[in-house]
Amino acid sequence: MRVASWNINSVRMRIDLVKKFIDQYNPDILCLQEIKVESNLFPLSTFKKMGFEYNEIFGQKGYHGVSTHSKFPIIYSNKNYWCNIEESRHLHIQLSNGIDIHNFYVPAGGDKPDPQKNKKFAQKLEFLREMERWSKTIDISQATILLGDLNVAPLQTDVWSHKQLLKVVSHTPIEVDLFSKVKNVCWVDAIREIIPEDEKLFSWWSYRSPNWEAANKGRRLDHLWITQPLVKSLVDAIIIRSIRGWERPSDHVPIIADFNWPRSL
Amino acid sequence: MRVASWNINSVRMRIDLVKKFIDQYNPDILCLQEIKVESNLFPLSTFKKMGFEYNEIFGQKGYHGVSTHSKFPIIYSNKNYWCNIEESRHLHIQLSNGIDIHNFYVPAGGDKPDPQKNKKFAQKLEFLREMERWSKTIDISQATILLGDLNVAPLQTDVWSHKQLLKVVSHTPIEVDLFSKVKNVCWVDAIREIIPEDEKLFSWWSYRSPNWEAANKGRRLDHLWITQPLVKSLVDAIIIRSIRGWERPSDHVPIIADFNWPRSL
DNA sequence: GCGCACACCG
DNA sequence: CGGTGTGCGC
Repeated sequence: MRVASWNINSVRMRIDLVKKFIDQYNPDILCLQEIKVESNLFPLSTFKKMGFEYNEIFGQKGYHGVSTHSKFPIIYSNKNYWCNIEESRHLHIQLSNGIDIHNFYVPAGGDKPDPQKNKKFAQKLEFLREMERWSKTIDISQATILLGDLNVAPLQTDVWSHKQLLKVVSHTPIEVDLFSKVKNVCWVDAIREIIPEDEKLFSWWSYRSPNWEAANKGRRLDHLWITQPLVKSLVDAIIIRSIRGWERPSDHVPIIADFNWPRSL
Repeated sequence: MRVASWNINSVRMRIDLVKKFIDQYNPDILCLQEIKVESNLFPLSTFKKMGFEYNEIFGQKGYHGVSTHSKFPIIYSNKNYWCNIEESRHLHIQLSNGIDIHNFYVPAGGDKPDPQKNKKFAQKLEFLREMERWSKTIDISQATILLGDLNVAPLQTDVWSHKQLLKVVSHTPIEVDLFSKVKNVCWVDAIREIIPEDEKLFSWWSYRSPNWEAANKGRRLDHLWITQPLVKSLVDAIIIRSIRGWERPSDHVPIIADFNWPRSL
């Protein structure tokens, strides 16, 4: 079973890139973030034509929005608001093969890493605290995936320069600390299970950096976490860097994990 | 000598269509209207690469704007404001072969054809009155071309339905009357010299009409007028209707006139 | 830099 | 419908 996550930065602008990605990488489950569209304007037919019979859309006008597309039956889904803010950032689905998938788009947090002066940063910290409390309710004997654009690059090797990003939102100690607390509740970082922690690894390169490839000032903001029951099934994990070089790309690239998991239980 | 006029509706959005047009129709002089760009952001290099060594840009931020591009030397140019309004609507150039070319973008005139209630319509009428007075200053022994988007369809055969457009701005009697007064000062309608007046002829089809080709609810808003010394040199005149069917087209198509005129005098 | 929103124009 | 501008978010 191949699971992919991609912050697509407008699913309508990039529907052809989505098609190309599906053609080339053939995921069974595709989770998108920042679809930037209302649910009823989502280009659903494209996904149906590409073999995704089961689709859950948690859209929103203009901003945020997440969607999960599956070739396997989805037997349950749930859309949640976080921090009492009506933004579409979390979509939970359960597959008929017994796996739960939580698709997240964590708030970016604005520019200044100061929760007093910057309300967006305060919201991000509160979101992470809520994720920690929520993780404690997760059944650790259940096969569960938490994935998406979590907007935090936790390791020194998850950013192009640890030193230069210590005061930059996404890599500040307070965020990284809260992020670790969430993860340590019950999650295993599937990407870093496969790719050693000492290897530089990014999933996002700013649009504002013109020479993204040569400069390589990236960050690993996209993650795929799993509970213990899935760890022994994890076969591979990759980040498709080359997609950042496609025509009119998203600033994020897809991340993929492969599992050896029975189709039905 | 081939002279073309085209309301391009943003020269930046449609620079590839401009290239394609030049490749296929090879004008010596190309006059554009509604370039919708400041002079210093105009994509000049494209024109230089395509063989237009002489270029005059009368740009404006966001709206209006006209430009004239020539393979023959431009020995004089002048940018004029009309009705004391600072909008870029008239660019005069003189070629080394002795021909004057006045590139015009006449105000569209808004929705309601009522100069009391609609200031834009009042401006359009005043613009036409000013054009009449100005035409009287034209030396009728001089080879001069007046062309552009004049935003009036004068003849019954210049609109898809004379009756249904009598109260629609561009074909109201008051506009048509003022328009005729301008023309009758000294101008000959080169297009109608070649294409009989009883033949329906359009240069514009609204974006709002989805089936533009089948419905064919067009209007002839673009014109090319000449003074007497050029009439005997006029060889041909065409309106390139097919260009309305190109990818992401302008709502106007180019008009072209061919002259048998010596390159230098 | 590059999406979105909205308002204005034709 | 499809350009422009502006402001906003990431």
